[in-house]
Amino acid sequence: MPELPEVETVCRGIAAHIKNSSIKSIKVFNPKLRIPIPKDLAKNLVNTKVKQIKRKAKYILIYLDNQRILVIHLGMSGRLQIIGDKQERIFYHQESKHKKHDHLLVEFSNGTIMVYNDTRKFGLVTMVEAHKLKSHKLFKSLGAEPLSKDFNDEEFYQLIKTRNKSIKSVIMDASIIVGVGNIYASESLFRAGIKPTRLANSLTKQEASKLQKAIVATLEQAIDSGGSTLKDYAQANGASGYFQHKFLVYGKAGKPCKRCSGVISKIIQNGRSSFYCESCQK
DNA sequence: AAGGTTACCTGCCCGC
DNA sequence: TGCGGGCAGGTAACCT
Repeated sequence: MPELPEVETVCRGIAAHIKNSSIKSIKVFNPKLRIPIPKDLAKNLVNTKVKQIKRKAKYILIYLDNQRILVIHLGMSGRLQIIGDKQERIFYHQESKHKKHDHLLVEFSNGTIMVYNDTRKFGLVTMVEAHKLKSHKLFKSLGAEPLSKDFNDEEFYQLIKTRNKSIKSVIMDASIIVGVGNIYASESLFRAGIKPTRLANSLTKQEASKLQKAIVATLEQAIDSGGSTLKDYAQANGASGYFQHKFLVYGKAGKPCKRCSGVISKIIQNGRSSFYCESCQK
């Protein structure tokens, strides 16, 4: 589910509740995620204090004061919910009352409860030593961060200009550029006026520049809207995002293009749906 | 090495 | 009403 804007929104949402608070207890109900939750997670993290929360690609990084990082990925259907309300907390202390697919519960010294729920189990919760983060298998081959200060059109052009595959699959490739998933790929390509089937190495420098700016603008606007809620995704406080109301092409097959009033097309690329306008995108 | 395909898992929606 | 197929915000193990 969650692409960069949704993960960023969740990070901001949990930070307000858990930053500078200590982990009081950790309960694992089902460790069987994409990477199994480590058995010694509680042993290593209970009584440590949350120093800061960062996003890296689509990963949530919770930095603790013992040089370890709690790493969370939401996969397609993961949710990280903050239970701040007193009544709800009491409810959540009863295991029989947990929701289906709640896999992990973290309780903090300030009373906050954080629950990880993931229907499809494509996500993960693990622990990494801070000094090993960059060399860790999950992080060592990640590409450019589109919202970093030094990411620009020239760098983007260099990254894509030799790739002999569709531009859509290139911008969704986390070893090239991180954070762009199936929704924001289609939305960014529409804004840039580039057809998703174009080979990346066929883009001119001008087209690459336009696409780079479209990606950044789309992601930033989605963050401003609290992300996109289709089905599973919710902010940490349980609220829906509302960027889905601003989609220009995603999920709009057969509907009129907002720019030219032509009909939005849907095709399958690399097993994923792509949405675009035949006449606006070249 | 780069690019394409398949699998992982659960739930929902659609057509027969 | 029931069942099978297809599809869903991601990633990575395979294959060529």
